[in-house]
Amino acid sequence: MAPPRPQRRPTQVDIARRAGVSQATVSLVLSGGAVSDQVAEATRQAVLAAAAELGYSVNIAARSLKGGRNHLLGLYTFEPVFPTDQRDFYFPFLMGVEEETARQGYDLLLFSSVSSGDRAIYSGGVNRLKLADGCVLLGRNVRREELAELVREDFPFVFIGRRELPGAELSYVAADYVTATSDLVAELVRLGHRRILYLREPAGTEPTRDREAGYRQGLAAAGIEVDESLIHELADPADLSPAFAEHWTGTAGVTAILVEPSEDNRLTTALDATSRAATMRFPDDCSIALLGDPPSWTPELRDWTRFSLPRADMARTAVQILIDLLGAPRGAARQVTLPCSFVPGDSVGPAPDRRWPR
Amino acid sequence: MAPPRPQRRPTQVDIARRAGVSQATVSLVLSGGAVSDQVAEATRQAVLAAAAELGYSVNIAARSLKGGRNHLLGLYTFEPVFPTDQRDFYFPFLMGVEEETARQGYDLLLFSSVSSGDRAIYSGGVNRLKLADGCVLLGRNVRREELAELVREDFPFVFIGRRELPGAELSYVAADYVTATSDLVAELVRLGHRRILYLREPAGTEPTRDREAGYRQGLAAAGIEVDESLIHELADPADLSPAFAEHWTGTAGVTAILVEPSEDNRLTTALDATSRAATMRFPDDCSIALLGDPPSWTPELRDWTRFSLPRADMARTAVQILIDLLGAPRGAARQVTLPCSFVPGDSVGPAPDRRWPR
DNA sequence: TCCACTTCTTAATACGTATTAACAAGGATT
DNA sequence: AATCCTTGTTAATACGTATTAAGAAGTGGA
Repeated sequence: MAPPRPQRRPTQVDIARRAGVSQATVSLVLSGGAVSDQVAEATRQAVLAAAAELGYSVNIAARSLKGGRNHLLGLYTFEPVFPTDQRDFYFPFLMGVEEETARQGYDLLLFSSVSSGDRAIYSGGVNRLKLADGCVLLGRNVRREELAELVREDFPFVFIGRRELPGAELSYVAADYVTATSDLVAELVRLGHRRILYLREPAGTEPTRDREAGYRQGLAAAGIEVDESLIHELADPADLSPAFAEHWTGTAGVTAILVEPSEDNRLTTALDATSRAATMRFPDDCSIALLGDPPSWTPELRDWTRFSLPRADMARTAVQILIDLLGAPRGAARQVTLPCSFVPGDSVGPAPDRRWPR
Repeated sequence: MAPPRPQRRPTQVDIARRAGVSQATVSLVLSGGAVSDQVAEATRQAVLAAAAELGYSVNIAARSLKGGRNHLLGLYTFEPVFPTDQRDFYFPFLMGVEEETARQGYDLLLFSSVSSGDRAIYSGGVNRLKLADGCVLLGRNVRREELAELVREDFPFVFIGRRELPGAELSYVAADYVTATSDLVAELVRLGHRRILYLREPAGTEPTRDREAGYRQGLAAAGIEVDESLIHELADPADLSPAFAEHWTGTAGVTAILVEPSEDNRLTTALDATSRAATMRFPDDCSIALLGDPPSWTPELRDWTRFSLPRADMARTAVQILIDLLGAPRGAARQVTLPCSFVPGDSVGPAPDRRWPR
């Protein structure tokens, strides 16, 4: 009858006993460090044999306890990830992070647990993120106080998306909204548009501010003075109706519209409805382009002209930076900006008055 | 000027020093075990305050070395998650796991790191999963030896999908392929089909075996004897051409085909091509149904009749079971089977000879 | 006054590994 | 014969936490 299998996994002590050496020797042989070759060949063989017989495997917890690092990276999102609404928004980021994390030989810790109704980083005054060696942050509704606290603690983290914090240097990987928007403006100008309406989100977050900067920069490059009345805050994207567009093309002489996609489907729904209406046709009566990706989870009726964020790239880069940061001196911060890609689409055309130039 | 923060992460000893108590008391307060409420309220507050000030967070390695719980659940997939190919296959599982994990107040550890080219659980003999309290497993190319080792170690895990291991009881959450396939057969019989071709995957994994069982069960329930020649192994799903279908409808009198979707897009590509061909029309000349979800990442030309796995449900249930298991005695195993849902689609119709019954 | 009892806190220890300093045993050099 | 290397091995310790048994301080009863 076979001896009852040991309840406990074999440890280096077990091997040592069996091979007639000390635990220290076993460790030297098995972890094969720099000092490993000072072990006599006969001893080494005995240890390896004993290890094989017992089916030894190192205890990862003990090892990382000794070393201080867990070989874990965290991913924290300020909003829940799982609602289907957000699925297509978060997925590329998630995949990018997981891919690069794996490539770098780390495991990924998804911080998702809900503590007392919210998803705070600091729950009970304790920083949950610290389970990981460092953390990638993601999300729109950032809680600045928590960010500030993270900085104060000098915890290594990288934000996906540009984030500013007064009095602190944050590390982030951002999309170049400024250039992308500016280029889009240049393209419209090239097509003869002069009066371009910019529909801005009311909340002045970094991405919105960047887009506005790009808008101004694009016009400036084309030598067009900014008409402040053409920068309009659109509280509810659903307001973007045919009547709304007609108002601007009529009284204000607008020939093109730039609009920021909302995080929900309100904008694309409104656009789809608008483009189905007969009174106003895109791009014939008016060109329209999106300053970013629309949430793609709704079947799209048409291929909107827009620019697209390099999400997977941003995510991968964030992980790389984070790993750099782990080895960097305290307080170091790095910022990277990646270019967006232009998606021609079918909602932009020549300005109406130039359509038949000859 | 603020004093330079210590390089080292604060430990319970640091908190103890600051709060004027012992490390043991700190542990009692922070880990909040059963004995936690015997700590005086004043002491508790002092400890919590000190912990907050120092930015304490538990050292996961130390805790799991000690044998305590980390409030971490793991998710291990036998294939990499990130290739876009698999995206729609894995996503619902991933989301379900993350949702339920969060709801239960756990964090989720994604085991993704690649060590020496493969994604082994035991890499270099190390069981990486052990950092988590328990683990949800997922994937097709299961490495049985590793599963066996996990069982031997008595590590709590739940498989998504039915898995068998000789000589061991595994915990899993499976889709009821048997009933779903049987019901599909019954539906075909109801529509007058008598000779139903079953295209089986060559590899005899559990899902395939279950589908075959359902096929036989459905026919038996209808009082139809199984013609073994109608159970055909389809090595390459791309072989499913119009000529192939015609062969069966012609010489073998087949009026309906059941086929297992492949994990890649070969099958749906072949089907799309076939349904575009003029020589053979579905469901007019022959009905066809899929025994599961096709990978949906390819734009589908039509809505295939099929059944669909309750993926998110399976994932959530797996997490629940896993948490049960954490409190259960060693060796306990639980199996749950969830029903699939029927998707009518448009590729199944009455058997040809009954189409105009009067 | 002494003892029993409750309430709170802590000393001590175990977990498994990696590392350092020390040590033993020869062999070679003075 | 004393000293100094060299080579191989080990004792001791640190890492940070959870847990248990024991101790201290206080309360109440006889």
